Amino acid sequence: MACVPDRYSAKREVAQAYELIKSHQPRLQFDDVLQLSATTNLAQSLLNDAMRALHLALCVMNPQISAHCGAESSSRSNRPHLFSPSAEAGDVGRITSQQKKGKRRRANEETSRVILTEAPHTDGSVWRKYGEKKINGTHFKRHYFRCSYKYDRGSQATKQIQQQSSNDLPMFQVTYNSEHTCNCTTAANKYIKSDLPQRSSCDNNGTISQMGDAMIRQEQGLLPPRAEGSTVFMDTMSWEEPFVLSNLYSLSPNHAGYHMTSTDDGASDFHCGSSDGTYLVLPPEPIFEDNPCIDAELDLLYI
DNA sequence: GCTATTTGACCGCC
DNA sequence: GGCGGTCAAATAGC
Repeated sequence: MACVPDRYSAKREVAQAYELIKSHQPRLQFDDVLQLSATTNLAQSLLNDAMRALHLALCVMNPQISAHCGAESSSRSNRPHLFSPSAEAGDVGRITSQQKKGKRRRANEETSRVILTEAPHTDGSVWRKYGEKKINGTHFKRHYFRCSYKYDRGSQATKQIQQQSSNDLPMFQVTYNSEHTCNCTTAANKYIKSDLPQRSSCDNNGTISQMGDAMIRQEQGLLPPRAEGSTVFMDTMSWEEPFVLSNLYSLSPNHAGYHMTSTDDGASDFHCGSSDGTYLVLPPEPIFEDNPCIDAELDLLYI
C-alpha cells in the first residue's frame, strides 16, 4: 500500500470510511441468518477501508510508519496476542479506599471509554455534576459527573466532559468511567436520534449546562453515548482528540496510541497503538482471524 | 424545605 | 510539588 504523507489525504480517507460505514449501518444490524454471509463480507469490506484509512492516518502521525511502508509484512507469529483485560486489571482492593475524600480515581482503560460528540448530555443516563476544574493545556474547564443513583444503587459510573472547540457546533470529549449498576432509566434515549444538539449547551467559556434530571427521568435502556446525528469535522479535529467513526465505533487516544472502541457494548475491539516505536493492531474476533484480506492489512500495519 | 449546582479544599498519583 | 479527581459546605433555584 502506498503511503501518502499528507495530513489532508489521511483525514479525507478517514472521513470517507466513516461515511461508508455510516451509510451501511442499517444492513449491518440485520440478524437474519440468511444475511450472514453478505453481512460478514460487507463488514469485512468496511473494516478493511477503515483499516486502510487508519493506516494512512498513522503514516501522517508518525513518520516511522511511512518509512516502513512497503516493507515486507511481518510474520504472523510476530503479531501480538489479543488484548487481555485481566492482564492490566486494577487492584480491586483500591476501589474501596477511593471513597475517601479527594482520592483520585485513575482512569481504568478496561472500564473507561472516550467519545467525541456534540451532545455530551444525551446518553440516556441520569448524571449529577459534582465538580469542574480547569485542566492544564486546555481552553475549557473539565466537568465531572457521577451517576445520580450512586448512593441509592451504588452505581460507580462517572463521566467527564471536556469541550474541545468553540465553533458554532462545539465538540465535546466525553470520558466514561466504570459501568452503571443502577439500572437507571430516562427518556433521554428518545432524543438521541432527534434532539441531540438541543439537549445541551455551553457558553463561550466552556460552561456546560444541562437539562434538569426531572425532565428526563423516564424509561430508557443503558445504551452508551453515541454521536449519531452528529458530524465529525475532520478539518478542525486534532489527532489528539477522540473520533467517532460511526454508531458502532469510536477512535480515541490512550496511553498507547489510538484505541478503537465498540460503542455498542463498550468492549474494546482493537487497538492501534505505538509502543516503543512499534505500531500494532489487535483485531476483534472472529472477523479478522480468518480473513486473509484483513490479515494482509494487519501485517502492513504491524511493523 | 428539598434538590441540584457551585466552588474551594482535600488527597492520591506521577 | 503539581496535577487532577472527588468531597462536601455553601449557595441557588424551585
